[in-house]
Amino acid sequence: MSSDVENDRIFKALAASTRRSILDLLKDDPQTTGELCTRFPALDRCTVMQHLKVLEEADLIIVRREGRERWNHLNPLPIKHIHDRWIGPYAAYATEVLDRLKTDLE
Amino acid sequence: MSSDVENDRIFKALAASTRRSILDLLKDDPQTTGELCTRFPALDRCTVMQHLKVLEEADLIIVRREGRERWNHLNPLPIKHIHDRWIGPYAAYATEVLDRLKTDLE
DNA sequence: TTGACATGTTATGTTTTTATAACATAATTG
DNA sequence: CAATTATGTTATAAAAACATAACATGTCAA
Repeated sequence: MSSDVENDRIFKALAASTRRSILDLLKDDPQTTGELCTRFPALDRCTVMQHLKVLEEADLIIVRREGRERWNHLNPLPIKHIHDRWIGPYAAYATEVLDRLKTDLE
Repeated sequence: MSSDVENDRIFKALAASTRRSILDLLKDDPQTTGELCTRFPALDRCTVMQHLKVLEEADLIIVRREGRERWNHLNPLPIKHIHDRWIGPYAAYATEVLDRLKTDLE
């Protein structure tokens, strides 16, 4: 499925909260690099771009260039594979039930 | 569901390949700390224990003490929540189909 | 074609993480 | 109870990641 090196890139990419926020912003709609930068006023533009590069190298975002713009899309597949690695087809149902039970109790 | 701080602990915990391997070993059966140490002959015992501490603080493993032994169990819930964060109920099906398609093509 | 806009590259200081060593406690077993 | 086994704590050097600055390229529109 994914090599160890690829996997390492994915998890290291997810380890920074800024990068997770970027993925949140991309969850529903793709965004240009510039748009994303305005969403993080506290961060330097270069910092956001460095994060985007890490996400792209991890294949967590897919990039399309259009003229001078760059559109960033979320790629959900690596995230699904995280789930599948530790929660097999059988455990998936049990985990789902456990989750609901726990949420209902809270 | 999970606070930002908790989330950060979870993703940082998953960022190290040794810790992911530990979770792999715990996927099917719980193991004592000592057993886990023998599975990583290249690593110092202290290193493995430090990793276990990080995993426990992230709630990715649940610990039960029995006498002088310590049994480490995998907790799948935080991993399920990673999936749910970026792959909503609707996208889940589409992602599943996309994954099968891609796997079949390879 | 020139100025403005959107994006990209390289280098660097600061902070975290990783791996280890040295030391310490606590529960079994002979 | 003494030796052994299993686990836990604190401190530290080396490696990696995060944020930034300075510099550079490519595209569009007047």
